[in-house]
Amino acid sequence: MMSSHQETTVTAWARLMRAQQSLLARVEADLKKSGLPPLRWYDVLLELNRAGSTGLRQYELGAQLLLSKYNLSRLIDRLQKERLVDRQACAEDGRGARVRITDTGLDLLRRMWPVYRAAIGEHFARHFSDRQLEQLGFLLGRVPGVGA
Amino acid sequence: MMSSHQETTVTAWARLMRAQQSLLARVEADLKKSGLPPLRWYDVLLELNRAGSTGLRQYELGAQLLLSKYNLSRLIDRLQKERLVDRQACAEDGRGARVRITDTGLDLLRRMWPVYRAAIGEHFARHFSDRQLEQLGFLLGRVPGVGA
DNA sequence: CCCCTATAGTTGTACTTGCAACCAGATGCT
DNA sequence: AGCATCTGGTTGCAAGTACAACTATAGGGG
Repeated sequence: MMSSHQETTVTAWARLMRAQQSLLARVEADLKKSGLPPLRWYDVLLELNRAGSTGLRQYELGAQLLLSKYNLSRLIDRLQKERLVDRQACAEDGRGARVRITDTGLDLLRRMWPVYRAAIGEHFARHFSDRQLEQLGFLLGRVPGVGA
Repeated sequence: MMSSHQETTVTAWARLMRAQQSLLARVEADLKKSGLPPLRWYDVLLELNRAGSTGLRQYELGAQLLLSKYNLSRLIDRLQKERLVDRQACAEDGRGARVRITDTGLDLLRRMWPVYRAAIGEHFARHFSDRQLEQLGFLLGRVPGVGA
């Protein structure tokens, strides 16, 4: 049966929104069941870990994670309160802070990963072949700001 | 170059999360620029419109849109305050309400669609061929709770 | 050097979401 | 019928998010 371009578009769009929402909810639920903090925390810690000992400026983190600056400012506050990250004045720019992961943060990152990985496998990857996962990754990479 | 199953999985997962987040933000921004309410409102109105004159129970709406009941309860409150939907006591179940779209709601639905459609085209569909949109829709349909 | 504008980040406030406790009507068991 | 349990829906309160206004430093002319 033939589908119009419009129908094809709307189906793909609706499924993209729905799939993400559904998967995110399931994975978050698994993390919570294990007594772990939300995924956002993981994202931040992961980026900071990748950045190494020099850490990242908040605006870099915001660009990476698609978070607004006010949102991020308070998110970092929370992480800092838990001693998962630290902020230090930035030498080359007196306005900004440089955010780094702490040992406690690194530890949390490492404790979260197994649960996170298992949840991704269970709720997501399990339902696809390797070939399909590759296709999906390729296709989603075409969305502006996502690929590479 | 060879990629491990793990890498393939994580790439697809990360891109799915990122693509949805990015696209949703862009489309919401377009709606706001046109002085229109958030997408969630559209989703609710669309479902109610599909349901026709008998409307829907809140729990049906919640299942359809993956919204928790408390969340939905207050969302409907807001829509009702704007006279976009109405609630009426449910005959066959004294606990529940039946929610229906109003004429005002239908009007809003119709005013939102052109903007929404254009945003989907501009930010999403434009970057894919028809064949790719079909593939993407198919693949995302394999996620539990999404397909058909 | 001074002024203008732009950028990094924070904060007040309103709004939205999440959780847990709750109310009321339905269902089921004896 | 009588009681326990379940389900649909609401609500108080805590936590998170959005927007706008703000502070402070940076950078780019004149």
